[in-house]
Amino acid sequence: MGRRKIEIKMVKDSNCRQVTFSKRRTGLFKKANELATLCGTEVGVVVFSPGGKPYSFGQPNVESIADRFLNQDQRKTTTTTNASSSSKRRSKSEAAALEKLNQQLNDCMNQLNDEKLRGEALDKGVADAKGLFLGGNNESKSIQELGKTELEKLKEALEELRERVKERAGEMEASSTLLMLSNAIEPPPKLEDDYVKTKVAKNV
Amino acid sequence: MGRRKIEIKMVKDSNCRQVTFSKRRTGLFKKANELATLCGTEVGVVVFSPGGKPYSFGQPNVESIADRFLNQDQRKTTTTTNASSSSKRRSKSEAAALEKLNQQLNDCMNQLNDEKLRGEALDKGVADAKGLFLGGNNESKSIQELGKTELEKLKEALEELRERVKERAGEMEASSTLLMLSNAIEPPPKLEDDYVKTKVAKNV
DNA sequence: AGCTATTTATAATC
DNA sequence: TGATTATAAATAGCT
Repeated sequence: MGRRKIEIKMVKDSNCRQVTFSKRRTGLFKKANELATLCGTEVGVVVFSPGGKPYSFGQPNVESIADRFLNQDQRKTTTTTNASSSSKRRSKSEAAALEKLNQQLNDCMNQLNDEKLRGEALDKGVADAKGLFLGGNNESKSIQELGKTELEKLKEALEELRERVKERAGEMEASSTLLMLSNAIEPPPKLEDDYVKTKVAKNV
Repeated sequence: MGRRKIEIKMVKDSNCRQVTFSKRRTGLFKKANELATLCGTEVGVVVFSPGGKPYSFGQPNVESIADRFLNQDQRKTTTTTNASSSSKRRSKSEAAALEKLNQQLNDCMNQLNDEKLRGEALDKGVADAKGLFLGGNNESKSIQELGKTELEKLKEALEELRERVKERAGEMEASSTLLMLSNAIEPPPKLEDDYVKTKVAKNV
């Protein structure tokens, strides 16, 4: 998917290799995220860079997926105790929060992306408008003398901007709700301590 | 990448979901394989189908990658039992991921909020502009005959819009990066050193 | 880090 | 299911 077709062989130049790694790691994680989101499934990815640095993606998180995968056969034999079930419950709620936040962030990103695209589409119209007004500032053209095309462009740009402002209001409403939700479920690091304390207190 | 653009949202129809899962799982594994081959790195992927069936890809194999990843920060700390350290790691990682996601969502929300405020400030100027151009469409006023104030307002509005478009481009860049980071649930930089040390020590 | 010319993945369709 | 194809998305080579 580039300027040229490449063979799937080890890239020789280590510099290019690093660049390829970065680009493709990003792409791989994006694909993983899309799969998890589209199908509502758990997905985990771990890659080590050419330099040996670990990168991971996980829905809901890599560790739980690795555990689930590695411990599949052991599930039935678990003689695990209360502590386990407690931490498991907590894990579940955290996972749910993570998933929700992830979805919210996705939504937010999509909104921003839409804004960007519309903004870019507007850019030309705005530039034209500016030229019309400011450039023609000291000339004697009447509005009727301006090209129809120019006027149409400007009209569209302005209509679009108005719609955009209107839409943004609606979007913000939804987003605010999302923000409240996220704040409500926000788990301060404190929780970790509390959890540990409880665990100790119960001597589990 | 299909006949139509789709939203990255859970596919409702379970039949379609299964189809999408199969296709995209294939694609994901192919990408993972290409990354591993092109860069000569270790890559592991685990996905659970909507039905809960596990699928995995691994170079050289999933288990070794999972172990390598899971054992990284375990080594430096203690020789504690598996269950305890495992669940503790998970909690920490999840808490960190939550915090990061929350921060990102906040940033995203703030961006949208800024957009909204600027958009509203612009609204009057735009409305004026619209009136100027479209309302005066079939009259014979020249630009020179328009009030200076009106022109100034319009100029400001347009300048502001342009800036806004420019800024949005920058903001989106940052946001995209943040999103990818959240997806990656970035491993702590610390790990790099520890990993290297361990590698050297063990002569692996 | 951006930018496109291309290649590749895939959504809809059959 | 599996194959086809029109499109959307990823990315290789450059700057």
